[in-house]
Amino acid sequence: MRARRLLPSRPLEDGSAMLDKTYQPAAVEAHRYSLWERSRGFSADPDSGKLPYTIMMPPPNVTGSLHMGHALTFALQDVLVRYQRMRGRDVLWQPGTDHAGIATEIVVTNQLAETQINKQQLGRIKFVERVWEWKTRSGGTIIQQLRRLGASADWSRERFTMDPALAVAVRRVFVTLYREGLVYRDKRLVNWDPEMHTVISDLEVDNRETNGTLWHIRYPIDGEPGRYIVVATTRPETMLGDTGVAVHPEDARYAGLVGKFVRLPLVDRLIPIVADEYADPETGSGAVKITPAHDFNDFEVGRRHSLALFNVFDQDARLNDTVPAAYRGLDRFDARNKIVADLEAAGLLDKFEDHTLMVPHHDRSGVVIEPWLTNQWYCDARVLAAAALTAVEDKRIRFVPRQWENTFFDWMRKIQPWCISRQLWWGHQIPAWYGPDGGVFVAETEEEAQHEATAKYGAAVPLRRDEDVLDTWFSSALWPFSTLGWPEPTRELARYYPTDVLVTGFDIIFFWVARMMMMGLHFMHDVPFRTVYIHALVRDGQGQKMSKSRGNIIDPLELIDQYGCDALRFTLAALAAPGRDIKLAESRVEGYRNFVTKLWNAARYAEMNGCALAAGFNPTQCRLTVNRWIAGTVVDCAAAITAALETYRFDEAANRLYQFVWGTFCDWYLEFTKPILQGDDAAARTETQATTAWVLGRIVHLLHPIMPFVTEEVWENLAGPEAGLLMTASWPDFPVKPADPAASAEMEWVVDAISALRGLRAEMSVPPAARIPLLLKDAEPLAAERIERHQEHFVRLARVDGFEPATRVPASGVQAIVDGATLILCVGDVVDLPREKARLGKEISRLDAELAKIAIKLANPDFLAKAKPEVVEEQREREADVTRDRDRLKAAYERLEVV
RNA sequence: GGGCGCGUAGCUCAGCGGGAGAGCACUACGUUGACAUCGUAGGGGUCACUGGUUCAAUCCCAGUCGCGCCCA
Repeated sequence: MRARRLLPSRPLEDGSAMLDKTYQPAAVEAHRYSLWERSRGFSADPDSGKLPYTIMMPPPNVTGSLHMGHALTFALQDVLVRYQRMRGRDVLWQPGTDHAGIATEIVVTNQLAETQINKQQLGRIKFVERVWEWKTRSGGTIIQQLRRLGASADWSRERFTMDPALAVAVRRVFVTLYREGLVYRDKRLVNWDPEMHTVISDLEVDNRETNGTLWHIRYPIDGEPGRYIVVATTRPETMLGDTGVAVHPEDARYAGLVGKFVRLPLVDRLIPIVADEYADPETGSGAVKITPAHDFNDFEVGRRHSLALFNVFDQDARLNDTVPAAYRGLDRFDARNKIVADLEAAGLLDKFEDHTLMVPHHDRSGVVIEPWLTNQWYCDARVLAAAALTAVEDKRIRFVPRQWENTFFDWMRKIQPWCISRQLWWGHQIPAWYGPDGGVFVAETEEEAQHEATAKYGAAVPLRRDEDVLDTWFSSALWPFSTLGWPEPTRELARYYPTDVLVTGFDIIFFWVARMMMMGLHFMHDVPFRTVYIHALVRDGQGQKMSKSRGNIIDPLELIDQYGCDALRFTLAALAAPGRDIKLAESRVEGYRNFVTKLWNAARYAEMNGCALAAGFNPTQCRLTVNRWIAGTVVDCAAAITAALETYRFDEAANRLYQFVWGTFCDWYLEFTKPILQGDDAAARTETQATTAWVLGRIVHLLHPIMPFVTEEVWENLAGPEAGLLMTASWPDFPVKPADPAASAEMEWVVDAISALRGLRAEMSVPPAARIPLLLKDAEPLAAERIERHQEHFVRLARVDGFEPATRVPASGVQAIVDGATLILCVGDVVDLPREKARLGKEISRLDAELAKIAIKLANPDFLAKAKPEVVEEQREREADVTRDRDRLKAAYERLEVV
């Protein structure tokens, strides 16, 4: 390990260090991160007298690895957290992972499959041991990757949803809700994964558009030989479980049939024809078969008409023993083929046609979901949702951007019972025990359950524990308080709950955000967070969703390797405009890598010119206009960044910083001050050195939340190790504003004038190196003073060769109009007349057009009468300004006509 | 079918009632001792369309067209 090379600075002969010529992110980041972590600067400090600021990190799956979505969400959280730390808050960014029941069980089951063992052979206890082993060995990947991203979470408090302490919280919540009647067992139709043999929640169902077939089947009317009613279905195999046929009550075609029975083909069961609005007269034949035990809509129809429930599938989605012998044991898709063939043979297949339909798939396993009737544990989400709804309605919880509140309301108002049991082994096993007669005892421990059972039965009886585990989201819902020690009344709980903001994507609002609200309000009697910031989805440069199958995944770690962490973070922040997805093009990251380099080189330049922080430096005491000006712009910039971060406008903060650092500080201030730093005026030089260092210091403070690495590196070099870490430095705050409007106006004028002269030169094809004389005509006193004072800047940046007043325009002159003066560049003995006339002509017509628009407004009596006075005044001023400029240009043009 | 959002420079996007903006890309020129991962200058837009409100509309309202997402 060549440790020396990892350091960004190289030693000088005098023993001090000088910044390298280019910034090497890879060399800096690992080293810098470990210094931060060792400094304990990431840790919350409950003993500090500071105001706490808390963000619960949405725990990524323990099986996960860092993708671009993670990079975005955690980068934004880190920006907030670093900003608040600098603002003097006691920051707790609570990290951890969740146990991801199904995902993890799939991973370990697949590993087992390679050794030819299945779960059942291994047994529950050994299997769970295997999962823990796996978790210890490879479960922490994403946590390590988060460090590469610069995440400043309090790792000393890392939690896992299966930690023993969190398990206590889970059991306490389950038992409490059970005793309150908010957790109960029920037999309902569920989404069943027939391969994994577990129920999943509605939210885990991925409805995929699929090309299928709509089969039209004739169901013979009972007692009317030769008469049929045709039903249309995409799932003919479920007909074995039909217990009714529905038609629309106003469908005249079938009015006479309601109340009659059909004889179900292949099964020979009599089932009724009922009238129900669920039947859509427009779809298929208008008559629909009803299979209440295998379709959610049919379940409702069946309940309305008291139709029987006929479960025809087993847990593998094979036909069970309730169906005719010929079909028993058939897989659902094989059964479909056989049934269609048999119906056709019987002459009962009316027709079939191509049809696109939505087929439910398990979003994790990809298996086609089977609606199936089982006993499960449910949570009464409707009751719990009420408090969460009120909290948002009352603005105790605020969504940013606001529009997500609608999405939240829509879902919460039609919320269904939450199925919380899962037929898995990896997870929190449900604390419920069954007696010999099936009586259930729900308790936090087996002893307690046993105690209750003994009391009930009058004697000790053997109890059997419920084999199911809880939905992973059940434990995640407790995260904002279980991680803080609940149910113990810890000081962390008192201090850090409610948390300040939750940062996440919209796809997680229902899974997690809503459920944290329900549980937090129920058990903590307060909201879990005051603000929910919802960020966008990261897409590729073409706007496509990133996915493995599309092959358009951009790996954040690769981008970090290539461009550095700061560049990636800055890119994500700059693109994080509210309410819009992020189209991430690599060229953007490259561009912001260049920005990092720019900052680095500015710091290097400052160092080379002896710009060091001066003790007791006070920007309001600056004497030089240029320094007074830059100090004012820093203050404005800081205020803008603060405002942007306070309102979650990461994009505004990033863009404003970019503009300031590159467009103002580097492009103008550093150029303006070069002559001073190299000049003989010691006082001016000293002041400018101190100001440059001060501004650079403010810049790295303001940039630090977004670009932590390079700024920390620059800060160390600028302030020295004794100054302490930038990470824990104070956010720039300016109680006394050094803003100086006169200095700003003056320097902005100089910038405009130099820009105008540069434009002239380029347009007249003056060789870049040529120094040419500048004349000043029609100058108002202020303009003359300014150009006198800043002569050096004009010489250097516009490459003019001195200046002098003039009353006439020489033949060699071309002109530019600035506020309060006409600038004349003597470009040569012979000015290219046609070219200069064309240039002036174009400019004149542009101003004329503008003037015409203003004139129309000012000639409009309604405008004068109804517009705000200051607007009218503004237009009058514009008219005067533009007219003056136009007239001067016109005079110049006419002079050329004469020549 | 219901809901949400989006159509602004070649691309990615800010702006959102009174002067069309940024970054990238493009073009020309440039080795001035911080930086070629750079500098200077430049070209490029009936702000999707049609109506309405207003003294004034890219901005507000309605409709149309196109695109995306969520829910049925």
